[in-house]
Amino acid sequence: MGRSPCCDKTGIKRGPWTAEEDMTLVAHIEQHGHSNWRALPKQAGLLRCGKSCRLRWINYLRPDIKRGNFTDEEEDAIIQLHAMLGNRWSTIAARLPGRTDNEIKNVWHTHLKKRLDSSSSKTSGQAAPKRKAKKPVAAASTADGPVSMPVSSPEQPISSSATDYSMASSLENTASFTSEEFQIEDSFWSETLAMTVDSSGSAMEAGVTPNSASPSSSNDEMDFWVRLFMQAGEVQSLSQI
DNA sequence: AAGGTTAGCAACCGCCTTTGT
DNA sequence: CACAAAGGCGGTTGCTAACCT
Repeated sequence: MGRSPCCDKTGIKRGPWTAEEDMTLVAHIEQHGHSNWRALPKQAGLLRCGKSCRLRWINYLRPDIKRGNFTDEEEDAIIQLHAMLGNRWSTIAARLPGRTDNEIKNVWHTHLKKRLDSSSSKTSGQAAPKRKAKKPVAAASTADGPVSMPVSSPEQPISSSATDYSMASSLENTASFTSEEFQIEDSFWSETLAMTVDSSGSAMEAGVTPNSASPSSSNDEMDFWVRLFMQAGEVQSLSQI
């Protein structure tokens, strides 16, 4: 079938987002939602492609994004989920609340892959990171100069005035997203990890189902396969990585 | 101190899937 | 049922900052 280009690229701005663009996008979505990404930039007065707006929102501006370094638990979860699911980043992301597929993908390619490589080739020590700390999360630095974001940062969780979301009071311990109708307790990680070695699937039955975290129906299917793998005992061997 | 190299991450691209007509 | 539009996903790229020599 014919495929129209994602958008007309003439007059479309590309590259890093400015703070003004971010604020415009956030304000528009807070007011009108994002029922139609392609129409959104025009409605909001943004010179951006609808896809770009969506990506920016999903990966950066969404109020329930958890930013900052990944914890060991999160990294372990990614490794195990990747062993089960492969490069299905969105599915993996659905099991890591507050993390985006893009972020997980980046972490995988920059940290975890190396970590696995080094641990498989040689178990001595870890892949020494060349950098000491992640650079502060700032939005793009553009011709407009570095911008300070009205959005999340590890030190300053989002307290956006988004009407549909309520951020967790503490990102370290608990994340609760009322609009998403789920809560993540401290036990999430232990359950997530235990899930991979416990074929009973009790974690899911306990209400920590990813389905409640994501409306995506594809998770149903994925859960099926995860369970199937677990029951087949494949996970046990994979988890020994 | 300067230049080169590497790592990290945001953003883009193109394809596939889903939904609407 | 066929087609088109829109959404979503994974791979890749390009820029920036940190590190090394």
